[in-house]
Amino acid sequence: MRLSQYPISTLKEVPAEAEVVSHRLMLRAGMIRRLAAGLYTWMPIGLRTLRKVERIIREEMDRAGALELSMPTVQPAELWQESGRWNAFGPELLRFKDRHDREFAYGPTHEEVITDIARRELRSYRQLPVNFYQIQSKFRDEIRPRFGVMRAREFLMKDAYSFHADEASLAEGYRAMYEAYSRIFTRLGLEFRAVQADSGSIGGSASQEFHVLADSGEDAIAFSDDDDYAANLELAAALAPSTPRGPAAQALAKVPTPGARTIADLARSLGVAAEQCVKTLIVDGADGDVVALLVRGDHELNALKAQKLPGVASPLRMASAERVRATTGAEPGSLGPIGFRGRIYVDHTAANVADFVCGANEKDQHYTGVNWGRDLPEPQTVDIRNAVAGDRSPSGRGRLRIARGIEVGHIFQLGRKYSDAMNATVLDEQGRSVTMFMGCYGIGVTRVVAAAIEQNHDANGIIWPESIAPFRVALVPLTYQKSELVRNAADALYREFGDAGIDVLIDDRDARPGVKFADSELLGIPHRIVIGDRGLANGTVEYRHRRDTTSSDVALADVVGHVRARSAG
RNA sequence: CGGGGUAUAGCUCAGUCUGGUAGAGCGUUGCGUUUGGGACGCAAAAGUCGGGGGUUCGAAUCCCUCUGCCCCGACCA
Repeated sequence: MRLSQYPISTLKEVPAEAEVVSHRLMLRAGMIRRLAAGLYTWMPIGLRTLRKVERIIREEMDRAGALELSMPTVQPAELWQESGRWNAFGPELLRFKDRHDREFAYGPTHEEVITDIARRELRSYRQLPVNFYQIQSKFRDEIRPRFGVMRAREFLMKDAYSFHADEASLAEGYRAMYEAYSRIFTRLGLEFRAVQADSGSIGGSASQEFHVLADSGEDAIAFSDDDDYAANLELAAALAPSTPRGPAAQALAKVPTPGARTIADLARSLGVAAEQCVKTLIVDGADGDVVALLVRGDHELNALKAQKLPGVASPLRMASAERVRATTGAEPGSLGPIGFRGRIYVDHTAANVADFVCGANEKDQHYTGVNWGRDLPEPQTVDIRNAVAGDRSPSGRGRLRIARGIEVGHIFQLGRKYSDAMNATVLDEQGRSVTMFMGCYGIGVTRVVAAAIEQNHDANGIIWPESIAPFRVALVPLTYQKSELVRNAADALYREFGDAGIDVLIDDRDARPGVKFADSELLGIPHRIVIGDRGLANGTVEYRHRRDTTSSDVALADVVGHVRARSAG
């Protein structure tokens, strides 16, 4: 492509709306333009990368035996009513009516539509297993779209759905998708990790997320430093301490703690470590009562774990200040288990502390030297905290580390959730009608592009993985308009790369070198070749990989071979 | 949804407090000089000051209202 005929609009200044680096760079490089909150146009240069991501996904899905189809984005309400999600999905589902006053939704996902297809088309177990996929726009009316295409409302998704005669076949299909996903993200040049996950609103049993590791990620993941255990932090088990609790050494004492509202305040004013404190959180119970949840002062409550406990309301809700006052007689900030009337759950680690500090259920008063089994009954211990770095891995090997991740893929074993609700059956060998088992598998295609940038950039711009760069080679002739020597050499190289099937962009603009260098770096093109009179006098041009810090001279005749060699390495 | 912020040229912003009829840089167009890291000079085009209402001789500026956009949001007990 000739840059003189391929207008790009790179920006020196960062548009005010952009917060994260991928969003800033995508705007600056002219890849995307915003239409409205969470809605983006993909400009030509951005679309080239998006299409390359799609192509890799398509090739690997096809290789795994999945069949591509295309379903409508607009879906009738009746299907959603049948599955029960018309009411369950909430305001994320964009609903509207047609001219006949019939209700529709813009698809946020396609379980209903594909299950409808499956129940009409699939009659026999002999047609199974089968896996259908599509790459298509989805719309989710996010509460707060942000970070550009990372959390947009309209986005491109690859969604696949598999159908099986039995559970064993589902497990096998799921494994095949796991492998396909691993190949896809490897080919995309991303550093990723598959982690155990909660199945959330989609439902089902086994589920894993694929995360691109990046500090800006919205999710926290926990993984072992000694084996392949990895889980979303909300799911990662926090094990009980392996050492027994120490003996009680202090006497119980009530101390004034004026103004201390947080554990940090408390630890500071009493001169103790946060680990020596136990914090009491009062949440709504399932039966209109309240429940006390205790975790160690330096730990965080895990809502997902807590809301699964018997007697705790789901989703988890903190009790209102008025209810806290009514049940404990104290202000938030001075709550504790001593004298609390009601159900108490204590995290394993909090139950392991001797001589701890906790609220006294009296304004500005705390207890010190509290001991389980002496000042309080031995508690009912549970896992209700987030795992932290250094915890023993639930796999039994190694210690946990915590990293940030961007969820780019998610695979589920749905089981019969949708096929049951929508009566999707086939006949088995005995001629009996059996409900199909389903799996579903998604990749956020547009999010992958942003995630790739989050993971691959520097102060000058994007550094594309070779496989998804909009162009692989940038030719930068320094005086294309003035020097015939430079122009002929550049044009010859341009043809040579084209003939070799390597995407090449030639910067034939009448611009100063600095402008061309800056643009090629901002755009993140992996291989840059600078063609100038100086080198041509010796029959050479300058080669520089986007990750290099210096250039090297390469003989004109060896340029394509040199790029090929660097691509492989 | 709650809280905070913001809205002025294509982009980034100043001007608002203290009312007097709109500016800068970048970008764009033209001409000239430049040409190995976002050049320089001259000239030019470009704004319903988010919308509506009000106060006033006069409103980007003060008041009311609506809207868009951005950010933050139970771990506090």
